Amino acid sequence: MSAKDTILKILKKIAPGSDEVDIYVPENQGAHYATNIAFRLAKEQGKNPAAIAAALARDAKESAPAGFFAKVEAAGPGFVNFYLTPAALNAGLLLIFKEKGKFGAGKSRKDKVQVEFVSANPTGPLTLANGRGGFLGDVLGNVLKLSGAKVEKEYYVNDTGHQVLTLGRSIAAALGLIPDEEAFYKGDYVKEWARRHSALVKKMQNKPMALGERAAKDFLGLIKTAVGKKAGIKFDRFTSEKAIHAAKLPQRALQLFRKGGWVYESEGAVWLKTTAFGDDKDRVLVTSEKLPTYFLADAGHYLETKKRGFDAKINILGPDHYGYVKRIQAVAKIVGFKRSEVVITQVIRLMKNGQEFKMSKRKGEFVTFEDLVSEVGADVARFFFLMISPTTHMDFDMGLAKERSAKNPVYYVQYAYVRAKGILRKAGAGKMVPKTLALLDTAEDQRLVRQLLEFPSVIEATARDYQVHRLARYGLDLAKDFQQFYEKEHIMGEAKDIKNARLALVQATAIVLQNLFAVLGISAPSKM
RNA sequence: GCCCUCGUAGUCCAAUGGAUAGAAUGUCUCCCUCCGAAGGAGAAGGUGCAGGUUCGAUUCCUGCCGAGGGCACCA
Repeated sequence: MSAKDTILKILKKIAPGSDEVDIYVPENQGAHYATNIAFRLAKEQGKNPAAIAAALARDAKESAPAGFFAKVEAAGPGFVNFYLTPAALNAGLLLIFKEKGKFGAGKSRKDKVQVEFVSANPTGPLTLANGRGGFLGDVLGNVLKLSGAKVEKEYYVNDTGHQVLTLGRSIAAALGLIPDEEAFYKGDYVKEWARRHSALVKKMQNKPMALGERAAKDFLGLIKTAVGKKAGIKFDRFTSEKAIHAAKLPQRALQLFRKGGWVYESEGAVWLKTTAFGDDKDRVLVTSEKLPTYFLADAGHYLETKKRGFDAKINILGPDHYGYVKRIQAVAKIVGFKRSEVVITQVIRLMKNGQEFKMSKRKGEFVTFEDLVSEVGADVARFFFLMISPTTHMDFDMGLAKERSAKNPVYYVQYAYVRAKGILRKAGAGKMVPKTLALLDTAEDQRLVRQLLEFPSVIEATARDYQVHRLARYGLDLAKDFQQFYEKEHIMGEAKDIKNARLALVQATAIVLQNLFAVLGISAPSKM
């Protein structure tokens, strides 16, 4: 049982009726943990929060096991601050040594969940926004897995349909075989592909769909390389839209909708009553020309996922798909997902010399995700995106990114790890002697220990609210605490017991950092 | 017009309704005979505007200002 759990248990005993007790790590207060429960009790009982806090502090100390609290005190307008004895706090380190690579893993999720992300049309290179969603989905999947869920990371490939047809025609137009059109893809990559396959293009110019599919296959291959080999984003499955159609899943979804009474016909088209789920209008499934819409294909895709046994689906989309959220959530409900979440990542605004640079994939004017990764490296690109909340509209300057890549915070975190490993290499991994752990009693020791023990909570919170950037921030905090510890406390010259205890702490730090890197998909370098 | 997201140090970003709003970067001052200085100590610098809710608001509500995105029988 962690120290935090013990405090929780004590509070429940002395302050009954307070089910949702919040215990947090206060900033700049010196205390190890704190709670604001007195405020809630004060409201319920109509009493003064400071008086309640004082009573709680007294009772907590009395009903705690001997040697657990060093001090419990009421502070400010009604906070209760808990100071643990070094022995009580440091006992938590034993769990790190026991669990090692599994420290941080939990059981808060027991469901089978699919995370769908990127899913960009294979009609060209990936954008920065695709990359943002890519890292997010990759790490979120890792977090959920670590929290006990069965996870599948999926890329849904729109390898047929209108966009692919447009791609085929764009390629023909690139060689001047058909007149150019406004809607065509005009990037250099289209021209290049057309030139390289000119014989094939000429032969297939009357079959633009087949031509588009052929090119899409190549582009998908490039995407897979960029995402997997270069950026280290791992997908478990690439699901083909074409295969969804071939399996008649859209039709089966339609049948299901009809059976549930969610469908009606109007003006010759077939509609789904998405307004029943909060959408502002109903949506067309089959057009008056008897053509299935993309939406219906997507419904087929959701159905397919459900049929493969998933309880939950998380779909990470770009901001241009915001209007799509309500209807896809309606589908998720009808096909029977227990949980369905859509995460919208915000745009990345590209800046050049302080001026906004408008990107257009269609016009081929944009910085590709691959450019960024090869320019600054996978670790830097990852951390760059992962330390920022997905709802932030970030400004991105490639020049600045290059300049700052050398000073990227990821190096700070990795350096802490390198340093820890360096110490262990030099000293030899110390013997972990449990009874010496209580000797770690300086402010720096204690801060570092507490931070290490927060790791499982960080993972659990992230599995709950998907705020993945919390992990990157945690890495920075932990690295800082370690660097301060390193600067202030010595190891080698100390007496045997304290040396062993400090080495154990260094080793624990290395373990937690390593586990963190694994979740974030960042490398754990032994040298820099 | 309606809907969504965002507005926080010079800059780029944090902050489950909590205490003195944190890092990084940039600027300034110190610290390498000492476990790796890609480090540490310190200084200056910030919540768009106006109300409201309450013990307490960057966070919740209303209005305004500003930025981005979405509002097809397209995908």
